[in-house]
Amino acid sequence: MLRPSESEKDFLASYDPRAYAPVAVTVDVVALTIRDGALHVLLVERGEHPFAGRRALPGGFVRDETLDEAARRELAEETSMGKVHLEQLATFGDPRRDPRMRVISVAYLAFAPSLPDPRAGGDVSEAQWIPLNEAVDLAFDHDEILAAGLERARAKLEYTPLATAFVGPEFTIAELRNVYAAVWGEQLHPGNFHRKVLSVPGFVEDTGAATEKGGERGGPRARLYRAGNAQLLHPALLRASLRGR
Amino acid sequence: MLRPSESEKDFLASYDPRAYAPVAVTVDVVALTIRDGALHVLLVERGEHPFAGRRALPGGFVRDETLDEAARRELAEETSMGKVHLEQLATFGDPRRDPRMRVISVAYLAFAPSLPDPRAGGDVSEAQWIPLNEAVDLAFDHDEILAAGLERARAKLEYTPLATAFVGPEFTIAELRNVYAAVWGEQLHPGNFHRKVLSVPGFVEDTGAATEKGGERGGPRARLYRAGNAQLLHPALLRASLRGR
DNA sequence: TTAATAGTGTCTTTCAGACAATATTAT
DNA sequence: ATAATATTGTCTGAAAGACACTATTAA
Repeated sequence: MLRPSESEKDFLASYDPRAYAPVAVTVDVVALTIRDGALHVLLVERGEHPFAGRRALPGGFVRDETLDEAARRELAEETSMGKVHLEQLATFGDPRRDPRMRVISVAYLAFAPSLPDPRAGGDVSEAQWIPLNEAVDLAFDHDEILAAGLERARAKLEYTPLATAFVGPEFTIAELRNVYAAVWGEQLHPGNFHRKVLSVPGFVEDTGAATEKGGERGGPRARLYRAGNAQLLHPALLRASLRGR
Repeated sequence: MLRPSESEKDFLASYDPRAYAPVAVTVDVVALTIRDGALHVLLVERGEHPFAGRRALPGGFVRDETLDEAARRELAEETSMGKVHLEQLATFGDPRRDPRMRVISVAYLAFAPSLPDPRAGGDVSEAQWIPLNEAVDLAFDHDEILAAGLERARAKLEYTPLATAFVGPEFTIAELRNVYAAVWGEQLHPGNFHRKVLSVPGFVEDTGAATEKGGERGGPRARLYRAGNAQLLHPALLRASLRGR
């Protein structure tokens, strides 16, 4: 916009980054999925100092790219997930969160339908889906980042159609209910949930089709739905556990 | 945790930050208040390149401090606000958002009660409270950051007691209603709003006192309340403008 | 006196949740 | 047949919003 001037040159010189304490910026991804009815998070095992041998969230340094692109790239490097919902979570920048140097980490949250293991082989350095109750004592401040991601996921299920990101393109109401049950850690009333989901405009669309077979232990075949076009759920689905304050 | 070893030394050397393209990290603060019934944002006028003469959000480089501390320091440098609600908003890191170099900006959101101008004098380089409709064409990507802050503020009024951060320690229900009206840009029904606020547990506490005088154009003296201890409002106050999708 | 505002009462509609009933399918 | 599940129906209580009413105060 402005032509370079003498004062501008001086000014740019004063912004020599070497004059500042060096800072690095990373992205770390909290990738969640549901396997066997339980919430899992994608973790890698660190082979390097610091925290060698400890599990950590997948992540890495930001290159010449946007932050969103960096998060998507890091996720793609660890596992091949198809269509993934990805959103920025929060940024963690305590001066001592990384013992090597000042590292600012921009955390992302990702949701994906259940998929086979990233690598069926036993290479321990690859990323793995870990059940939530085993995802403790992570490297750096990743316990805190994971907790923030979980809280965000739980809250967003209430007022957005995010649950549809955990299931395939076509799904039954029961599958959707199991997403809520797994993420919230509560049982939901099947009848009321069913009616509620269908009553929220734009949450799901009827495909007209139904499952080929009934449930494993009996029951009729269920209708199949696809995600609707709503961005917000009105009225929202509220957690029973929060109703009483 | 781990003792330095030969391999660790090698490893640390490989993390020499000079091996990476230099990155700077800043905080920018979207500070909101309500003056004369209208929402205002704190802006500074840039005296330096780039965007010299354009208005911008107050902010600056992160020093040896946490991100929260950096945001609070930048805010204190521009204006003396008493107790301020401050929360992280989002991080903006497009590679070309600053023409000088790669700058990652961690944006914060601040809410404060109405206060006199930061500097009554006419020093144009000081920060000023600007009405929202005049806060356009800001430097860098600050239009986008401001928009994100507004959307966050509007959403959080619904399900948190954030509105109490815009008023003094003691306030009337009408003052609280004016906060909602200013931030949401809609009129609220006085009677229903009154009953609703008092019915949400922990939103406000009765002080037992009342205003000294009635309103400017008449009316009884109003009871005074203080903020309650609720962190979340249940049930929430929902925007009428969103009810119909 | 008149107008404006604080605070309360009432009614209707919507919605969440408890519970029940029916239909369909695996075993 | 029996059990499990999908889907729908019904009822109750909570809550939102429209509207009206009373009391209090400034001008």
